[in-house]
Parts: sequence; structure tokens; C-alpha cells
Amino acid sequence: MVESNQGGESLLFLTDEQLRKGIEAMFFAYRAFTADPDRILEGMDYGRAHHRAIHFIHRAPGLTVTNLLTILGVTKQSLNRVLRSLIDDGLVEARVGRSDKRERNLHLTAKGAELERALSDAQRARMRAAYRAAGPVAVQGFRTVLEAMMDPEMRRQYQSLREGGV
Amino acid sequence: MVESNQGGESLLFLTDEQLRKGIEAMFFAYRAFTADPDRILEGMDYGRAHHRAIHFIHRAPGLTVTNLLTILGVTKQSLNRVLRSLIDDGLVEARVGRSDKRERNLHLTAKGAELERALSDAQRARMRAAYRAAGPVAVQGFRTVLEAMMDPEMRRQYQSLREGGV
DNA sequence: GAATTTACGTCAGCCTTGTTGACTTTCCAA
DNA sequence: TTGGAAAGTCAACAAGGCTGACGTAAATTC
Repeated sequence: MVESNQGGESLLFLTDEQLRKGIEAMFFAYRAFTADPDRILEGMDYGRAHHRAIHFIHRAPGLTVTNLLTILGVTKQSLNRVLRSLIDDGLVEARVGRSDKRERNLHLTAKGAELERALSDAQRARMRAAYRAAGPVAVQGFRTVLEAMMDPEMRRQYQSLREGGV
Repeated sequence: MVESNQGGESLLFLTDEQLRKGIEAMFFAYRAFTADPDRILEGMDYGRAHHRAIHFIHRAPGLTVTNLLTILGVTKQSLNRVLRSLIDDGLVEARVGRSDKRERNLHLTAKGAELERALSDAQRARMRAAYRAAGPVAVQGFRTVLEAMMDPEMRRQYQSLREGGV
């Protein structure tokens, strides 16, 4: 395959072969990425969906059900099943909204925070090892490419997530 | 949080906050990554599992069922369901092994290759746009971090995948 | 003040894709 | 010739997505 240069910059990294390698890297890395939390959750009555809910409730305490729905990109019914069990088991608390009483503000309980810590410790340990092995420049590139892959709306969400609501 | 330096190199990129950002970037980017093929497959009788099988059969034509099982990390029963429909619909051909007749060497038919092209065109288009936006240095970092995240065994698989078998 | 909209919850049913366990057939290799 | 490997299949189950329909409470609009 013949590659042309543009503005003197090599575009070798845009060959189909390079792109395919990137695609496969995403596939394998994502499996590794979820493996540790999955291992912790198996045996408990929870799964990956619970992990995601817990993560974002920890991340943005007080967020509403609709907020969480939007972030996770699932239906109300699907989230409800997960949230129901977390609330019933006392890991998540749903407080009636102060200004708008229709809303439910979601918080982790002490017990919920404990599980969150176990899960994110495991996930961060892998991430930390990878970051350390790759170095700061690579990490910067990693984040840049992932961000560029997101749809604009998702990217906005990703960037604007902060504590105290969404 | 106080950060220490080591060997004169900043370790700011290893803070929990940075790691958390990386974790969320993986989550959001992976959703975007699978969105386009998912859109193509919805309506057809296929799903993400079919896409994965098709991808790796295209990638390493002639690979055996056991090979594919190992790459995908699922059970024989789970893969068989997917493979069954692809073979019945004439997208995949399972040829009896030449040297070992117990083995089945998997190949895409013309029809299978056509779907593969549609799926990978969509996925590569997104990847290409992200790569182009991020630039070659970032892409290098992206690949480096993803590779570092994999388990050694998975990394070996990722690196050794080539045509003509696995 | 009445009507409409929003936020949330829930029931019922379906699909995909993963799992275990058990069993068969075919074939290679010691 | 016999044990083990490769593949296929049946059955049953679970997680976690989905749609559609409905109900209730609270906010908002007319």
C-alpha cells in the first residue's frame, strides 16, 4: 500500500493495519480493564452493571436517577433493577430531592463506599501499573486518543463530571 | 495530596484523580468504539458476539475453533451458538483440517467478507478520525498504555496474531 | 385551579450472550 | 488398541440489555 505524506508529516499511523491494531488493542485491553472488578463481584450478587452505578454515584454524589441514566446510557428499567438491589442491600441511599421532591439524590452508604473502594483499588492498581510502565507522555497520548474517539455529547459528559452533581 | 518526585521525573500522572480519569475515558471510549458496528448489526439477526467472531476469522483465516475460543475468551457452547448461525447463513465456512481432520479451519465466505468490510469500515472510520485528531505521538502512547494494561498471556496473543493461523 | 409534564418506580415479557454440566462422534497418537 | 483431544450439541440458567404499558407524586404551565 502506498502512503503519501502531507505537510511533511508521516501518515503511516493511519494505515488500515495500524487502525486494526488499535481496534484489537481496545478489545483486549478492555477485557483486562474489567477483569479485576469482575473477579471481586463474582460470588457476590452483583455484576458489572452494579459496579458502573457504584462508580458514578461515588464520583458525583447526589446525582439524580436521570443523571445516572444519561451517563450510563441504559434504560430506566434496566438501571432500576440494579439500583433496587443496591438500595435494598444498603449500599446506596436515595434521598428525596430538597428543591425538587420528585428527584432522588443518590449517595453511597458507608457499606457502599467500602465496596467502591475495593473495586476501584483493584482497577486503579492495574491502571497505575500500566501508566507507570508506559510513562507520562504515553499516558497523555492515551487520554487524547480515547477522548477523540468519543461522540461530542459523550465527551462533554466525560469532561464535565465533577463532584456535587452533574 | 502531596506528590513526591523520583529520579527527577514528575509522577503527577499517577494520582488517583488521573487514574480515575483514565478509567472513565476507557468506559466512555469503549462505548463509542462499539457503537457503529452495533448500529449496523441491529436489525440483522447478529450482535456484538458475531462481530467479534467475524473480525478474528477475517484477521487470521484458517484458524481453528479452539484458537478462536482462546482469543475470544468464551466457552465452546457460547461460541458455537454464534458460529452455528454464521455458518448456516453462509457467512463462514468451516473446512475440515488437512493434517488433523478433527480440526475445523474457519474462513469467511464472500458474503461474510462483505459484512466484515461494512463493520470494519465503520469502526476504522471512527478510529482514523480519532488518530488524525490526536496525532502520531498520541497514537503511539495510546497503543503503549493499552498494551501495558493487558495480562501477559493476552498481550502475547495480541502481538502474535497474524494471518495464516494463530 | 385545572391540565399537563416530569421524575421515578414497577410489571411483564423478550433477546443476546455469557455460564455449567453431561454426553457423543471423530480422529490422532502413544 | 486405547486414551485423550477437537468439535458439536442438548438443557438449563443468569446477567443485563430492550420495549411497552401503567401508576403516582410533584412541579409547571395555562
